[in-house]
Amino acid sequence: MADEREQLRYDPATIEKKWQERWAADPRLYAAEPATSDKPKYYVLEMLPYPSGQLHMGHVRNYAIGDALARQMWMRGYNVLHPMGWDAFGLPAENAALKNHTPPREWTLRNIADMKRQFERLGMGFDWATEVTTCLPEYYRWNQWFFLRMYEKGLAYRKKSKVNWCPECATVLANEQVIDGCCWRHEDTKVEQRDLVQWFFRITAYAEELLRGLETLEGWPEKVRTMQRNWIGRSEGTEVDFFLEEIQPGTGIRDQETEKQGTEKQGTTDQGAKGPERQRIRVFTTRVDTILGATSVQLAPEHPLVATFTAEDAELKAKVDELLEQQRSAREAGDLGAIEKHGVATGRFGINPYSGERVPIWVANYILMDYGTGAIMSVPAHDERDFEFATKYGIEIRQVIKPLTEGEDANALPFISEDGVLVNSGEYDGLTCAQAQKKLQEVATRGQFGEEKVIFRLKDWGVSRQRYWGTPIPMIYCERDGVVPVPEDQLPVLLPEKIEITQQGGSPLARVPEFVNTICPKCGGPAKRETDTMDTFVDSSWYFYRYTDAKNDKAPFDPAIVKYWFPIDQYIGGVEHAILHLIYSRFWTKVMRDLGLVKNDEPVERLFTQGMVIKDGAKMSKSKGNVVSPDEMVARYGADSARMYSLFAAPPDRDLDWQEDGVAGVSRFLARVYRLATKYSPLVPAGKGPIAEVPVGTSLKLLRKLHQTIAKITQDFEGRWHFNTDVAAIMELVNEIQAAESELDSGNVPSPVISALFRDLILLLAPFAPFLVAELWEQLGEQGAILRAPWPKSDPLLAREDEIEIPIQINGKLVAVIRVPADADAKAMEAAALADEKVKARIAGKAVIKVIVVTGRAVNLVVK
RNA sequence: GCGGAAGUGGUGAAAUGGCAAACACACCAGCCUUAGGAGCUGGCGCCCAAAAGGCUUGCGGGUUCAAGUCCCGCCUUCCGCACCA
Repeated sequence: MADEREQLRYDPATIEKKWQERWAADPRLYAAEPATSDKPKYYVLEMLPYPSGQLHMGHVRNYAIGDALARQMWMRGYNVLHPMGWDAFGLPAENAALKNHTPPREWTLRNIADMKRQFERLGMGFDWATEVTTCLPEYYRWNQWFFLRMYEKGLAYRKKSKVNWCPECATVLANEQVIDGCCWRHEDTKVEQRDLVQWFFRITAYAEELLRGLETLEGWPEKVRTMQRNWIGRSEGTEVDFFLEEIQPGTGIRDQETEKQGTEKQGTTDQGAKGPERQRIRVFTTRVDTILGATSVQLAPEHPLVATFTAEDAELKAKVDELLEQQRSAREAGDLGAIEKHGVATGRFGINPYSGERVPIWVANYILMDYGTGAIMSVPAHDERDFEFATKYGIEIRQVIKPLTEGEDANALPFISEDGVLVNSGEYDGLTCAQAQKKLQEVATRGQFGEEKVIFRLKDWGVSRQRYWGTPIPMIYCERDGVVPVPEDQLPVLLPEKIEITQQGGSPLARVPEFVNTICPKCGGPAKRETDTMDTFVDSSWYFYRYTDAKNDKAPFDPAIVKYWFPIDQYIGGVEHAILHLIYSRFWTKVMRDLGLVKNDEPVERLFTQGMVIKDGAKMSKSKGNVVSPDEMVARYGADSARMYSLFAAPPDRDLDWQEDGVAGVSRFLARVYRLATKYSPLVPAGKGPIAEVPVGTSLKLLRKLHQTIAKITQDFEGRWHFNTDVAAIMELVNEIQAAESELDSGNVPSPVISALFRDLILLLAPFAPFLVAELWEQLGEQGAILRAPWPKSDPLLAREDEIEIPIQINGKLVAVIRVPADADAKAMEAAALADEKVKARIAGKAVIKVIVVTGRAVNLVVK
């Protein structure tokens, strides 16, 4: 007995080492077939990792999910593309260089080698032949190529703009990299604003399409679609010009004419046509219907008009500067929303184009220059913010909307934001808000003082980074010819390798004369290269296309191959990429489509966002000190146990609470599988083939459970993906087999049944525990890879129960459970229910008013 | 404030509107032993000494023969967005 135990002892270290070596020697094992294959294709992709040095548990979970899916699809006969690569440019490599004087390239490539070994140790089924490493010229040259294409199309352009500057990184951050006013990498470092000339991608040109496209992405989580919708931030409204009341130069005296004109024109519709020479203040509003209630105009401190007001008014300038400073510090603190409203009256007036009414012009610290027009009309009666401001500064509050709901005294309310009918609005009185909006827009358009307008919160994508470790932007600046793109045949613009990384500001490439100094491709004269590099989100915006044709040195990829594989059938990754990476990727796909490179409008058919890995109530992180190392788990319990636990502990879309005892439990389970399968595997080959006799007794019981399990798991893979319950179902099956062990030993169960049981059990486990199943599959005498074996089919006749348990309720309360034949009809079920002793006792002397029978489900007696 | 998700035993969790707590972990009792991070048997939501019985899915209503599940209102937690005009 002891010897037997020892012999059947599960030793993952030995098994996993053996198979890891074999798999490494077989590069075709996980390779996709060419695009000419006649199998149905399946492209399953997990987000590529940044090569930080070590995989963490979040990676293990992410890739365990994807690998399970890939393996199951292989077994179902699909041509599966399951690639992996490295998001290898980025700041940590430079930080590491600073810290220990390792060149970024060396540091990065070493990390990649380490992490690749970890992947292999975990048994991940990636096709390494298509590996993509974004920091290599073979890849980033195509970033440059795309940049040039986008430049030609006007989609890449240069502009001076305020940028988020992280003093710690000494670089510009994208808006998305600013979290609560701080750098995304340095949570305690406040981001500053600086002016720099930057390269931008015109993602706003696709804003409308990116938004509309979300409607088609039914395979994406609603949460992600909502986040993108909010990010794009489409807002329908009206732009309207208030005319600037002119003053006599130098006198400060108002232009009486303007005022008079305006007053006279009240209620007419053509006053805007009068003077295109008149200065205007354009405001954006979603509530043009309230414009007759506008009692001031509010400008952002940075509004260009403000500078003209302050030019001759030092006192005003000082006040505006103060407002600007308040806004800046609030922005830097990340709590713009909490800023205390301050403002200053400019002493100037605007003219309402509809009424000719004079309204004062203010500058306010809560008005943002980078949204809308940087100017608003203020309607205190119908907007909370305007109400607050007007109350504070004693500006008139004039109600122009009468709410539809009666009863409430409108005058008692601070402000009314609800829908209603216009009042105090001259000829527009009586119109509903919607009617008024339409009408007022028409009037503005006709009068050329405004128009219907859709604006977006989405900004163009600033891609310049003053960093070394990124793709050089392929542009040249010539004193004579200006901005000149690097000719395509001179690509790639290589990133120089000999460079010292320092923490000094600006772009490190600017300190490499051999790089900077070049000749102008147009005139041949001396010129300088762009020294900024590209945002690393550029790299990850199209890498998944490169996988399909990773070795192509003539083009980023062959469109014909991409056409076969795209869109990606299933993309899996963390929800933290819901906006940045996933919106840029969608943008890039649309650009490539318009360049004629791809046919698909969207890159990803189905998206799955897995939950975080939590320990002791917090996300695993170094700062929290609750990190569990995959290497350690693998060393202790084996890769199969670590992987399977990460699937078993929670459904994949939820956060997972890491408990090491749970890993040990899964390991014990696998040990039982190993023991049972090893013990009975000698019986399996002999029993291969159809089951001749009709199974009865224990055989039937086990086969029934087996086929129910096959059905459950097969169905679950179709989209529900509750792998935790799939693993639980396999555990139940194994529990039943184990409970029948003495019967198996006694020879009462025919060998074809034993054979079917163990073959299918191993096949069912194949997506979850690749090492163990490889070993057991071999033990069964099988030669080929288990991935090439077909996924088991559930036989409905075998899965079917012939007797089922039916709960009997009286007035909705459970009183008994009876057994009836599975095919019992309503009549039979009712009769059986009424025949039950407990039921009889309960209904004795009472009237059964109604009997509800749900065939195969339940019986409920309504009794009085 | 707006939007999204969630709330079930000591813990992770399960449950096409039809027996709440499957499967595990932890714990308790026992067995075995070459004493192990091993294996086996049993117990394990709450109330009641036990049985019988009753109660139980954040709170309050509702729909239904029947609600963890659907609807309405509220509370709490997490995530995203936020004076966005």
